[in-house]
Amino acid sequence: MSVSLRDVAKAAQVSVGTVSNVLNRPQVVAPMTLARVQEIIKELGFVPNGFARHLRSGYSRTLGLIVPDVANPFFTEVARGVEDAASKRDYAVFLCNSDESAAKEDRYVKVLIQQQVRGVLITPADVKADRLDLMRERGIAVTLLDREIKGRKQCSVSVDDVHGGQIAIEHLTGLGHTYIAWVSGPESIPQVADRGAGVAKAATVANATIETIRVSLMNAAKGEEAAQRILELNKMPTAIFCANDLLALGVMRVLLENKIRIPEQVSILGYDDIAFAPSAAVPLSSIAQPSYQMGITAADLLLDECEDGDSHEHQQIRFQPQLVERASTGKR
Amino acid sequence: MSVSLRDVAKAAQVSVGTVSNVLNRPQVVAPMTLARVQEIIKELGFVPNGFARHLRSGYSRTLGLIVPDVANPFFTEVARGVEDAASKRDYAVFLCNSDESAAKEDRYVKVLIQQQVRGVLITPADVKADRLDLMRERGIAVTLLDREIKGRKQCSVSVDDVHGGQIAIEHLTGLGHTYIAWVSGPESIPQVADRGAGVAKAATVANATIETIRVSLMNAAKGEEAAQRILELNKMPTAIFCANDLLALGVMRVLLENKIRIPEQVSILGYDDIAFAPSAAVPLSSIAQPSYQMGITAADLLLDECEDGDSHEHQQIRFQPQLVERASTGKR
DNA sequence: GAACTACATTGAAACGATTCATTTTCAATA
DNA sequence: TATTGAAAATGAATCGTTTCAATGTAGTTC
Repeated sequence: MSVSLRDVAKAAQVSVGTVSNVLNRPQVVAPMTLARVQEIIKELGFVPNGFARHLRSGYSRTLGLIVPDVANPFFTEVARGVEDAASKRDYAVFLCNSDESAAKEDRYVKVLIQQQVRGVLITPADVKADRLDLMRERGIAVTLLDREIKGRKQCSVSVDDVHGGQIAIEHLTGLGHTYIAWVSGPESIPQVADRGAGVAKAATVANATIETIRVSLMNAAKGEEAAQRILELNKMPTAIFCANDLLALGVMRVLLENKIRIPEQVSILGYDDIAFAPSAAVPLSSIAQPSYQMGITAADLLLDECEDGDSHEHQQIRFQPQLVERASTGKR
Repeated sequence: MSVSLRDVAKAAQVSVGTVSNVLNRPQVVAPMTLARVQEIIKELGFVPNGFARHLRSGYSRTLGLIVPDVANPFFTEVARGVEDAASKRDYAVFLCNSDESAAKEDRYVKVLIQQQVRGVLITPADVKADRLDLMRERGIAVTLLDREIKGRKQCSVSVDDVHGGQIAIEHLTGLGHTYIAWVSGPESIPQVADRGAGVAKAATVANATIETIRVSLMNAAKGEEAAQRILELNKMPTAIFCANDLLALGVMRVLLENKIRIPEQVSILGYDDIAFAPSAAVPLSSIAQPSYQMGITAADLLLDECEDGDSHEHQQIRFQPQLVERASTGKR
């Protein structure tokens, strides 16, 4: 059915070894032979069998990428970065969606081991790291994405979320706000906890008061719920900082519906700077994470580890988030 | 380094053939042996090498999914459906992002052939179908996603976009609108062209006038641009139908900024019903496509073809879009 | 023209599973 | 006890590559 290397060898009247060399070490093949074999490869439409190829060599040219939610724009951007970087180095990427579930994650780890991926980029659903060890034992390189596990010997690419929370509050206090609502997600998500820590830290320094509103999910609907709760507060905050943009957009909708002017009466600040943020009803100020860049960096780090082997030194790279100021935040 | 089937055989004091049977045909193995071997497999943490496994058998348990844009919520949902359906049948999915570029698509096709995927789900970037033949020649099943190519013998799952455009306009004319702006994307995208055809058809029937505004990309920023152009028209339409939700959100923003009340003065209708639509400044009416369900269906169709082989009959499944009415559309 | 190089090419072994024709085992039956 | 046959287990061949030691072939030097 499929054209094999053996068929090519026969057609070109050379040995299988030579054809293999044409594919993998063209410089050792005589120019004329090279040309002839390449000609025949094209003619027959030969594509090497990845299985057989890497069965022998022991290494595949595939990576795994396990994210908690593909639908989240942050991870979609990261994935694009990973794909682009991998493509450039001729690797293919298995994209897996763990849905924040440890069980699904386990399943994927197994699948990836079975597919003999060379390395894995993962945003682990929980801190238990058995899965990671399982892979590393098998010689699969692991790089942590958007999460760090202390004391572990591995590469990681993350964002300084504490700092993110901090600059958010600094921005708001800088505008004169002293009573600020912090719409936070589940504390179990490390990013959320970190942003919260940054909020607390900056509030103490600036001597501002923080009202924490905790919601169970981080989507626009929950943002609306949060806004309702804010409206019921005894005293209305003059600024609202949300743990992500979707929450912020939900909050914004309810406030606008209640004829509250933004930013004149209340400032709103989001987090993630999703593509839609500039097009919100009132263009949303947000804390941006360099998601695409993170994907590129993480993939490059992982591939360096795969290819350098022992000489590789693990690196913890930490990106700094940045404030993107738009119309939704203003002076008190 | 890695535990092989041979190691398991040695540890369990059986032949490699028996271990293979434990994995693939447990019913032919004596219960006691079965238990002992399974025990050892677990103990050693043995995971079969996918390469070697399918090198012999000729078939892998992986699918490819090539979409034009992972960041597009429609495709993210489709991808989730595909993944879930594939998981259920113990297949893994390679997710590839062609970025609407034929060149990238070619690259991925090659990668997928190399990875020996069993089948491919694809939304082809253009109508030229050489790529598809290339795969089919190699015994890789192909199912078309969100696109149909006439006269081709293959499965496909698509949405009736003509009908989508039609029900959109019917909804608006039903509300009394007779002068409607149609914010359309590049005519080269079949979906856009089809929706436009539906628009024209329904407009003729209802005797409504359509003002077409064409933009080069389908994002919120281009929606704002379109809104500007609408504001400059001699006569203001009373309703605006946009080729997708992002455009609609952009349009909405500019209109609100210009103090135009929605839907009292102008109705806005989107397409895709993205997750954020209900949380827009004015909750957005939209035409919903059953994206997740399409993913599930497409994957099942493809896997049926893979596993049934010759007895398989190609099917063209066409989903019907549905109107989701929210606050952004109202009586004239 | 013999002795060396350097370069090109060869072909068999190996990778780790599956497959299948054989062989072994053992209980039931004559 | 001998015979039979079904069930269980075996292990060599196989898949399509890569790898590498061995071999072949010019070209250069003394």
